Amino acid sequence: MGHSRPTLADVAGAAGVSVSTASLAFSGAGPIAAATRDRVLAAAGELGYSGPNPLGRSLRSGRSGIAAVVIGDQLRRSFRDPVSVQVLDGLVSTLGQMGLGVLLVPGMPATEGTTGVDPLLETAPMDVAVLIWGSREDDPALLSLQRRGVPVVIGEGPSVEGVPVVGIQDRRGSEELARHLVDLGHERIAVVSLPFGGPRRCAVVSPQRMTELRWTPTKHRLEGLQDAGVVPTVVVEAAASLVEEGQAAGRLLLDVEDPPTAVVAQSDLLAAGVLLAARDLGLRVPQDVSVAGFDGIDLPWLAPDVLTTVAQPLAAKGEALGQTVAALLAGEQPEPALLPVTLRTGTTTGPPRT
Amino acid sequence: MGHSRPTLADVAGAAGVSVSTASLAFSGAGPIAAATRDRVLAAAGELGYSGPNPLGRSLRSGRSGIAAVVIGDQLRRSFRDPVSVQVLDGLVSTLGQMGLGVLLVPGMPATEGTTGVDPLLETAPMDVAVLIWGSREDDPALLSLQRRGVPVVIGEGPSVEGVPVVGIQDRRGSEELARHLVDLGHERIAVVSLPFGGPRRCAVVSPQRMTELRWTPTKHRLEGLQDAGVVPTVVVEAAASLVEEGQAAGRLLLDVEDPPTAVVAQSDLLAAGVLLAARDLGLRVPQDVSVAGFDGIDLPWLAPDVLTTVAQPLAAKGEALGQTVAALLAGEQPEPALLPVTLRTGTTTGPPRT
DNA sequence: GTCCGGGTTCGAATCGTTTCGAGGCGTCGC
DNA sequence: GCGACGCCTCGAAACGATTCGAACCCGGAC
Repeated sequence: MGHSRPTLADVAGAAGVSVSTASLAFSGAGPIAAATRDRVLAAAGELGYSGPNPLGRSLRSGRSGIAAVVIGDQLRRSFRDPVSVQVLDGLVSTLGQMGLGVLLVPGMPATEGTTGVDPLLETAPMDVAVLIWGSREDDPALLSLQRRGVPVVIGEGPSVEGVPVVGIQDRRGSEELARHLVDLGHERIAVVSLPFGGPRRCAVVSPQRMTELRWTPTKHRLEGLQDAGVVPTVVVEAAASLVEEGQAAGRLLLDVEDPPTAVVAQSDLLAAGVLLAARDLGLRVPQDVSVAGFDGIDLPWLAPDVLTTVAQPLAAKGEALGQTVAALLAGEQPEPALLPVTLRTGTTTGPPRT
Repeated sequence: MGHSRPTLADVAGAAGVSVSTASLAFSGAGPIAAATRDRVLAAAGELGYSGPNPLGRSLRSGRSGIAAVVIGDQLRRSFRDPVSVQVLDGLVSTLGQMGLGVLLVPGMPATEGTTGVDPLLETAPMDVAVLIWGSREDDPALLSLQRRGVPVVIGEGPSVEGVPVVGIQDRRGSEELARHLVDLGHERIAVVSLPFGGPRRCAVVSPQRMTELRWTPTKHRLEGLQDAGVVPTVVVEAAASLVEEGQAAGRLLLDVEDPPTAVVAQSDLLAAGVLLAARDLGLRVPQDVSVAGFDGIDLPWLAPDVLTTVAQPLAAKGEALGQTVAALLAGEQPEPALLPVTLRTGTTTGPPRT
């Protein structure tokens, strides 16, 4: 008894047809008599043949049916953030409908201290790659992919020559939010920002550090404030978009002599942390301090408070990324997409105490 | 000018060696003079050749370097649960170190109403598959994979002939927790359970429904209570392991004439929801009602409360799954693993009101 | 001088499928 | 009755790499 799994040739032999005909029976690409197809399929069933081997098919067609999704520096961190997760969800569904599988690839090598990129990025089969969240111009992952000739789509990154980008109106949303606060009468507004890129830390941003800002969403959201004429009294950089980080940053900002009357956090998770910090310090929201976020995710445990935030269409972003991937694979040169955001005022912002 | 990317043959030609020698230069499998290797590598650099095409390599070696991870019915739901995420994180790192990439595959077809499994499961290249969370005996995904001859590892599932399982001591942990409550003096204990399998709903479990329990973790955690001699006054089945669900279930349980003195939730997220429900109803925890969870995840926003829970080693579970995958690929027949859990008493359980 | 052997390199076969052009057979039209 | 046209089927050539055994070259030993 032969042991390796049956191949198309075995099936063809059993059905008494040629290999090419058997192939046709499975792929359906080409004319084939119904009787013949049935015979082949029957033979396949008998032999326990479960469809063409994807490896052989890939080699021949040059396509693997795999889209790599490059996630930030740590899976753990990316996935604790509902924002990434919802985008990924939209992306997986959209690509799934196109028959593309999603391969998770860490953006950095698993072993600490190594320089370069994760070996998977260099060796895994992929038809296209998506840098889902916050690439930079000199991203080693991006360079590696370009060297391999893999088409790339960037989510929320800088525009790079020839690489389509899908983003949201970070800047305009941030501006609207700032206007909302200004209209309420706030003058002393502090910011808890997303990471700047480079080494992660939770600390007040110095002018020196401000020049090292490399991460696009962070940058755009800060610029939006400027557009509304707001100059933050302080900016605290969070090490990651997590509740704990927001809480630490909130303490830094609020546990001082003359605290700001409003805190703008660059993500809802950070804002939630700021709310907790305010609660710990005995500050009422929004009477003593207003707090606003960004993203528009569900935070059921915040009730009865409702966070004022800028909602972005997360699932739609995943879909847009998927569409861009499709266009790229079809050989088109997709336009950059910029998805709309909406200001959603809740109960956590109000006029400052006079 | 030829446009398609250079192949190993091109590189070999440019370096003046045979294809087989060039292959050696890259794979390092076999003796090769340092000078020759350098010459090949130099030629490769000049031609912009970025390493052997994974498709060709896969076909020849019969291995794709891909492990499929089959996630529950919806990505969104799986990933909103920190439990899945942390396990996945451990799994991705462990597999990454072995050079295996993780392909995300939905457990059910993307398009509603279709029967069967996601086409990716049948056509994507994979050396092994991991059913990460809660498969059942008659899981169509499992059957499909077995038909393809793909080795499978199950996380938290039923034991199936010839399929290695990695689980935790659900039953013993649950029993310990129950004893803790009994020792405190509780007699009226209610349960908020994980889904039973089949149609999802948030409702009180009838005796009829109890016979339809298909999902292993749910089952084991209920059995653990029995082991401690606890017969729940009511069991409410949640539609998913989410805070909202726990909150709804909590209302169902606590907003009644004669509420239980303790609520055991089968996950921390559910327990958090129960806490919120208790708060909404003006019940003090643990004075009026004790609440316990399962999993041991971080819930920073619960502070100053600390949830009493059964902690399971989530990252270790991911690693154990990875090790099992490795063993399977090495041709071994891995033993089922059962990871230890620890009762962690917090501030949310105490003696019942007398 | 011949033989032997260690260290490299080469040729050819192979992995399983798709695709393309050629050919066979039956039928329809004139 | 003959030619042409369709519909199917087939054979052979890729796709890009790995691998195995054979061939090779050179120095050292007898």
